[in-house]
Amino acid sequence: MIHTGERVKRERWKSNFSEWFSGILRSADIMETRYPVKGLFVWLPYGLKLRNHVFAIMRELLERSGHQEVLFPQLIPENIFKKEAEHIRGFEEQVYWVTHGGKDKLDVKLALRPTSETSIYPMFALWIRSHADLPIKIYQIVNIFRYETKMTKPMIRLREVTTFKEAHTAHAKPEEAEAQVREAVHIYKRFFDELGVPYVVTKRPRWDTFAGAEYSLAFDTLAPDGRTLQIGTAHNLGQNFAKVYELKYEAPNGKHHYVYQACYGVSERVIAAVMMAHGDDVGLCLPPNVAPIQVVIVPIPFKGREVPVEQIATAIKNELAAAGLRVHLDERDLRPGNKFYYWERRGVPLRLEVGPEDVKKEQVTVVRRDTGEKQAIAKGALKTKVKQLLEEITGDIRKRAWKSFHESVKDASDTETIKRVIEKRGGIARMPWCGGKACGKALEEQTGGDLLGEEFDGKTPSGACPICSKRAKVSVLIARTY
RNA sequence: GGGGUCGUGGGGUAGCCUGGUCUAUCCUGCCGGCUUUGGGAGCCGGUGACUCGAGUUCGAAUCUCGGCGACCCCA
Repeated sequence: MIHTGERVKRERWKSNFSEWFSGILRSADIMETRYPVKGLFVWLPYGLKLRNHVFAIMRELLERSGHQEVLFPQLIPENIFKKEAEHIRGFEEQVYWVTHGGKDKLDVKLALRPTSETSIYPMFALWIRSHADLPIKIYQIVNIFRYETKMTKPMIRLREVTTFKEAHTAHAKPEEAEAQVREAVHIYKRFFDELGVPYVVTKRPRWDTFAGAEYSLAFDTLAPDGRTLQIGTAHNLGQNFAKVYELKYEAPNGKHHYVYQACYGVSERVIAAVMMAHGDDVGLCLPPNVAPIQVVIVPIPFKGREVPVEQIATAIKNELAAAGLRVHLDERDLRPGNKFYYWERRGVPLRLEVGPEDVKKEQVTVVRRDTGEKQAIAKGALKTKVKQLLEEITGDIRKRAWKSFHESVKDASDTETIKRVIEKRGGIARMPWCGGKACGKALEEQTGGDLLGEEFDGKTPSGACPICSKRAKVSVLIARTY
């Protein structure tokens, strides 16, 4: 219980994550999950605010690094969509098609974009003339459709991903595309760090590379149930799409060359990652920078003394709002204890209580959502202290999330150990690997896990591949995945 | 891809096997009133449901088939 000043337990959060997650979506007013079409869900006002704050951080990071926002149509004509053969092989099972306009059958079917390479790159062909047009760095935040046949889950496996940030770039030189992938990784690290969401970066094995890419890097975080969740990807596309969509530029010497490309994406899965990273059995604990409400004020009125309490609460609200904080005064006619649980479920990082005792002593009682710690603060110091506490919470929940993440990544040198690591409530196993596909597949089969890929910028391991016993080339990460 | 379980007010459920006073139980939520307010108070009143379609039957929440949806296991 929070009122004892102790941290809230994380038993249900861990042992029954699925139930915890769907329960909290409703009880914290994040999403309505009863929309009558499989895999489609409704963002509620509070959840949407959270989503918007999260993606505002992404926008800021992209704009600061020279990306420009665009907005492309959602429909892609079949003939253009199907140009890149490998890309299509990767997606055709998952595409929704628009086949009719009213009662008329369309001459050319229209795909509801499952991702936007094939709608964006034909336009690149029109825009790219000379080397001076390069690089192009654009992004959009849009919905995409994928016909998922497996079990769907809000935010995690959707038929309509409502929130998909995809960036697409074109460059003159291969090393520029390579550098762009690195920049994407850098941006995503900053992004997830801002949210306190821990991650590993891996280079996906060749058989799990994005359809049409040279190679794919991916960010994975860990759900409380020990399974990994892919929360970001960055692909080096080389010239694969450039050759299909005729993306050529004229070099200073008058020669024409295909461009080199990168693309990288993050979806609303990141919201699930934020929720799970900092949640507990009571509910959410949102990072202050994305919390729709950063500070909630709960007045504690006593009969006959309501007036001063309410006046002071309102004054505090105005003071904090003027200081740029998202603050809410809960004036509902409910008992305080009820309100405490209500706002804790919704993850509001700081709660202020103003009661008769506080009025008498010219103080405010402040309670941290993450630790339950309760303290009295002199009214004069409130603004400064609140800001300071919010920063402390940001840092502390990030550290705490990383700590539990690190505890879940374990070294292994044989398949039995891997199995133990990734089994129930497990985590991620780190393994030496020869890099061969046959061994990779065998590892997956023998352990029941999925190969995330080789650690990006990881050290060369000293051990041997557990399957073929050859000297390992890379460290590979294995886990059960979402 | 294969197999299984399930669907009752806003949420969680009882009832179903053995069809009939089911006018559908309880908890919670929500609305109104009284009262209370430093960790989910209490009392009174109110609101609100058998997933959809077809079938069997005198009669279906209950039995059969199908759709839609949810969840679980295996590959």
